[in-house]
Amino acid sequence: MNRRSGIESKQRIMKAAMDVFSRKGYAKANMREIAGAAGISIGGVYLYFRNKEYLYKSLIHEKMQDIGGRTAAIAETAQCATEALSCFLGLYLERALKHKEFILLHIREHGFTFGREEKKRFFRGQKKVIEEILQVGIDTGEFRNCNTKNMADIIMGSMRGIILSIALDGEADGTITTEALKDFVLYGIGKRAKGGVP
Amino acid sequence: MNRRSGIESKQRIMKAAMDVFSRKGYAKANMREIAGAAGISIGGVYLYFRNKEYLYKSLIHEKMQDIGGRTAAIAETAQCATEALSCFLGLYLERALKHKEFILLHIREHGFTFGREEKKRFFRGQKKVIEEILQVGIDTGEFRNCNTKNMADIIMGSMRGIILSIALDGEADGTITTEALKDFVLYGIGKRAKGGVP
Amino acid sequence: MNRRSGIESKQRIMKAAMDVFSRKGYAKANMREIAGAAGISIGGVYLYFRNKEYLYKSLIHEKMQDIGGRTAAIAETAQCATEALSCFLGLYLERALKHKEFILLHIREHGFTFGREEKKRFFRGQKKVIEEILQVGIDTGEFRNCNTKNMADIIMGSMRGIILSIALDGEADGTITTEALKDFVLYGIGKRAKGGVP
Amino acid sequence: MNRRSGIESKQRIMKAAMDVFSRKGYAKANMREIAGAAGISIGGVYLYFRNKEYLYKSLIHEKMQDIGGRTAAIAETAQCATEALSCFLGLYLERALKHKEFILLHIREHGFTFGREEKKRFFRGQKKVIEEILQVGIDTGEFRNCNTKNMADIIMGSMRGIILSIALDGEADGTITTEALKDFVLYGIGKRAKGGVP
DNA sequence: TATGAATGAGGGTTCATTCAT
DNA sequence: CATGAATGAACCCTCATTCAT
Repeated sequence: MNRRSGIESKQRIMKAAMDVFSRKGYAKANMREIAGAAGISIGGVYLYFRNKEYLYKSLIHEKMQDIGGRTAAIAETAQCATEALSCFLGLYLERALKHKEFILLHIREHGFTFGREEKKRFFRGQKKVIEEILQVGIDTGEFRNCNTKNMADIIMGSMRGIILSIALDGEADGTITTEALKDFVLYGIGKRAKGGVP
Repeated sequence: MNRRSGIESKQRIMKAAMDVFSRKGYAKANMREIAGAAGISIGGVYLYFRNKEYLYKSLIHEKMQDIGGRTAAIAETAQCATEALSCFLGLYLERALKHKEFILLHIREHGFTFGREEKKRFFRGQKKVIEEILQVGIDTGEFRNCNTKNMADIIMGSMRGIILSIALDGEADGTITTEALKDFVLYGIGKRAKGGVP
Repeated sequence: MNRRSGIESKQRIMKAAMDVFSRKGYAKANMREIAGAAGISIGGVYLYFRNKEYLYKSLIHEKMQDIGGRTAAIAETAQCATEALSCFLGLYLERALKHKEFILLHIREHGFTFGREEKKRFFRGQKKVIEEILQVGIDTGEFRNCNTKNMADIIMGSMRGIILSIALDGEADGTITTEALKDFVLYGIGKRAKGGVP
Repeated sequence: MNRRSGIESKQRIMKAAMDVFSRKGYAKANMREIAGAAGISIGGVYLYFRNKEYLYKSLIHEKMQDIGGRTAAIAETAQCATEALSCFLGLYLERALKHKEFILLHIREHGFTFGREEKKRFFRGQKKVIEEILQVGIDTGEFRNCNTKNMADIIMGSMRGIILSIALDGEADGTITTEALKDFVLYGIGKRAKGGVP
């Protein structure tokens, strides 16, 4: 019997669960495999997580906390709206490469009965951050006038989709650079002097 | 025994399946529920679809056919690149509202073992359409110069994400207009004379 | 719609059923396949046979009648016991090649809940025939003295087994001749002048 | 929860399966009943046997191993061919009474898609043993000259059939003695001094 | 803290049988 | 006579969860 500290076991399980859930989706993931991947017995898993649903929710919660905190920080440290937005996009992209699996799981299981509210809250929070950046940008004259809520929806949606593409297909992986993305969000594809304001 | 034509039964089942699959995801959807929703017995479903996987694939296939054909047509009938892109985006958005459930299912189950290739092929096809529109636009001077493949990835990703947002959250529903979206894709959020080309 | 006389349809079904039952066994045989093989609809089968069990029993009954009658006749027409026994064995062997499928089915499904009694009656009848032949042979001095009931069991069993071997394995097919078999039953394998009686 | 050692559970299941399979045949046997007879839950059965087919094959395999080893031993320990053959027959008969159910199952399901090869191999092995005994007997002058392969087919078939009769009908049970059987195989039913060679 | 045998509800699928046409 | 869509009970199997050790 391999004795380990409770905390270590718990973390091993969460790591294994993240892996299995993201590969198979919630419904097809099974506790035996998770336990196996964590190098623990089935019963052991239930020592730390009362059931499958709770294990899943713990995972989502942890990641949300982690990511949410970092984006909030961006808004506060950036010098100007353009930079803030750029940072935000960059952070998201970086995440796409680092937390692929979470993003994937997150999207696949979004429609789930449980954890739904927390997810919505998370996204509303993220959108709020964008809205604020946009408002500042409009106020400082960096961005053109627009319905911030509306545009935040579009930008947030775009980010989600691009990350989804990267995570799912692995096709665009490495191709979509922060720079290109920032450029697209700032100026679209219409012709004009880059960065210039007519 | 409720008598119906074979074709009607088949369509009822596909409709019900679309509904259940998109609400629950493939793994959690169950044939009993689909049968119930279609107003048919379990055995009846198997009369038309040899198994769950096949039923699912039939669904995906049918929608792909339907959507794929329409986007290809756009590229051919549009007068200019700007209009073509605009139409493309518009069609996608329209779809988001009309085929919400399909889009949802499509994205949720993208990582699936089966049907994966057809889905990739579909997306590659869609991206090709965008790439061509972009190339034409660059050639005619409507769009600024860019890596078309790269940009097609971004645009396609954005569309996927925005539609996902609409389908999942129902929040942005009705808010994101074709006009706003087109505007975003063409000019981004950077300040400049709307629609103007310097 | 292919109109046929009732009798013809019934025979086509029985033939098809014989084929399918013997290939798959009762439990794995299915009515759809039988109907298909008979070139009739499922409903059509039920027009002639009230259910699967009844169809099966009809089959067994028909064959039993056919075979039983022929063996009884042998006993009456033979000149002496040796010849009678020889004929009996020959008839059985011939059957093994001609009605392979029936024999097979018959044995495989012997333990069945239904039709069991008729089968037992059939075998008892066959054994009676052998017993009588044996008794005659003993009386005429052709056979050595033995417990006829006992020996009939052994002979009948041997026949069953040999036929089973032929039907199942197809291995001994053609190898086991009536002559060799008769020889074995009459004289065993112990050394002595062939056919000689000390 | 009824605690038992894994090995005990496995054996209980095999015993129950043997019982149910032999009574109903493979197709009609159902896992629930087997589980019930073994005093275990359905899931429990699948803990030890990956599926119904595998459970069945395990059964066949185990018995084959058991029986095959014993007959091979006979050939080696017997003093003369007559004794060897006698032992072989005796062993088979003993088996008919002890392993009735296996024999039954074995024969009923002989035609099965799976396990077929192992069964054929088993029978070929058994026949080889008989052939060898016969050859020795012919060489030592105990048996009369004959095609050993041919005769082995006959003897093996006879044994199968006799055992089948005992297993199925239960009629001849106890009646057919090893002695009578040996007598039959050695001398047939033709009249002559018992055991004598003219 | 850890184990893994055991449970049993529930899901996919088959197929004998019915009945409106 | 004949059809074949429809039914639903019953089967095989999986897997979240429990609990004696």
